[in-house]
Amino acid sequence: MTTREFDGIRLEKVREHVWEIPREGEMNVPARVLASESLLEEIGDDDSLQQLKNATHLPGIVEPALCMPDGHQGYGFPVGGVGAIDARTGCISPGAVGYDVNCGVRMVKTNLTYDDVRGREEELVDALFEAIPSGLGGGGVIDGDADAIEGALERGVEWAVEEGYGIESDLARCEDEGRRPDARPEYVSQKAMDRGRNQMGSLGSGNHFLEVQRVTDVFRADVAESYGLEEDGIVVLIHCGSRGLGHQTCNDYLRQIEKEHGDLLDELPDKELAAAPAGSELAEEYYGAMGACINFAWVNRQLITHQARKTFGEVFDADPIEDLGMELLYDVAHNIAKKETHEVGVDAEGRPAVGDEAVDRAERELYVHRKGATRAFPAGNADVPETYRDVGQPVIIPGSMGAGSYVLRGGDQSMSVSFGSTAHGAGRLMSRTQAKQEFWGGDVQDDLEDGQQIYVKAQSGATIAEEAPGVYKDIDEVIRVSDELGIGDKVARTFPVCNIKG
DNA sequence: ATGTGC
Repeated sequence: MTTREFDGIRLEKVREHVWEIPREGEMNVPARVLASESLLEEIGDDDSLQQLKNATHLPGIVEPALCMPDGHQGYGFPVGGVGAIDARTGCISPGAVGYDVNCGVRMVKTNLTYDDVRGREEELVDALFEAIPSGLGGGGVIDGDADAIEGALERGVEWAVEEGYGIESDLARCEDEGRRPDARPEYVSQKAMDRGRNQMGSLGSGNHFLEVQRVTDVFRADVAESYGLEEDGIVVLIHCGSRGLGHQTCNDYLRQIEKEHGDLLDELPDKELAAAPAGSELAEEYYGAMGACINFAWVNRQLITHQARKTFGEVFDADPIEDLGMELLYDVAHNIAKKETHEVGVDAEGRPAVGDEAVDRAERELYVHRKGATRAFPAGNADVPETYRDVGQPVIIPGSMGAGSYVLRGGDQSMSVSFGSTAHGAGRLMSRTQAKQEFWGGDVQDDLEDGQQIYVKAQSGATIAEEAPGVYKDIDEVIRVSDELGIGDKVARTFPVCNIKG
């Protein structure tokens, strides 16, 4: 048997790209890392494996706890982690969702080709930078008065479209139609809402960006056709989340859960995994508040889409929908927990069980925590919008600003391998602090422009350094693993034209 | 990720 060991954590190779940390001691379930040998080396280089192992201690977790090929360490639980936990007897953990609730990405199509934008990159990047607030501070596209916040938290994209910030077809082209039905805005604190007030329609900082891209490769022509993607076509990628509102909500509930559920916390190996037992008041409140933050993030991306459409309309002197065909391909969430029904192993009493203890399989409602992981439902799944149901859910994977991105479709194996999930990006190789020591923003910007004709405009040079292409893993390798495992199949690859960020 | 720490 092939094995690898990192800091005393031993992994057994189950099959190609599947590595298991066997169950031992207090682990409730085994854990699995989905990675090639080279990606596993990178994952083993930080605390991700320890964090993944810690997550197996969460009560009610269903086997296996998972780390996607782009995984790296995060707060308590790896970014790139998937934890499916019984929603009746288990728990919900804000650290396994992440601070940036519904950080996510959407792709907007156009009928422009690379030739149409070539030579006009700087004009376009300047206009987008002008129209779309970015960085810390800087305000939003609209004033988030009480009605706007309430509408966004309660009804998500539905509210935004009703207010004129989108078109009817945008709704069906978002995960969950852009609205969590179980959102409970009343559980979002006033402080969180105050922070979101001037952030409605803003990119934020860090790895968040808007990028104009061109399609360079098509791998599955039939699926690409269903998605409306063609080689040389121009698309717009928007990557951002719920800003201070989601951050504050995560913090609010972490503190309350630590205080209220200290008994559960004492059983866990890391305080950062603090979890509320299923059925407790805090579990219900956090779940409802998180759903409202998910809606807020969708509205955020919708408002940015609105500004991008307007800007393209002005720059190309045309109607963004009628003439430029700026329809949404899809919008996916990266940091969420949702109640989903999956088939799991159960014991004689019908409780989720591990390995040989499972005598049968049955459907159970689970809190599926995806933190830095993307839902990737396959063809035929009822939750895939009708337009895409025959081919599978579009999965959009943003890469670094020097390497391009991918469009995948949910693969046939995703439900049996990864609770219907795949990777979410290239995955960091080093901390932001280390990145700033290794790179200088201005140099990175010059190299991208001179070497690859990629035009980057940012509020801060430090952000460019933190997000330098060299800070990320090899996205082609991440996607190869996803494709070969059959959890997310390659459909098309894109390459940056211009990029705005915080 | 983040009014860049609790």
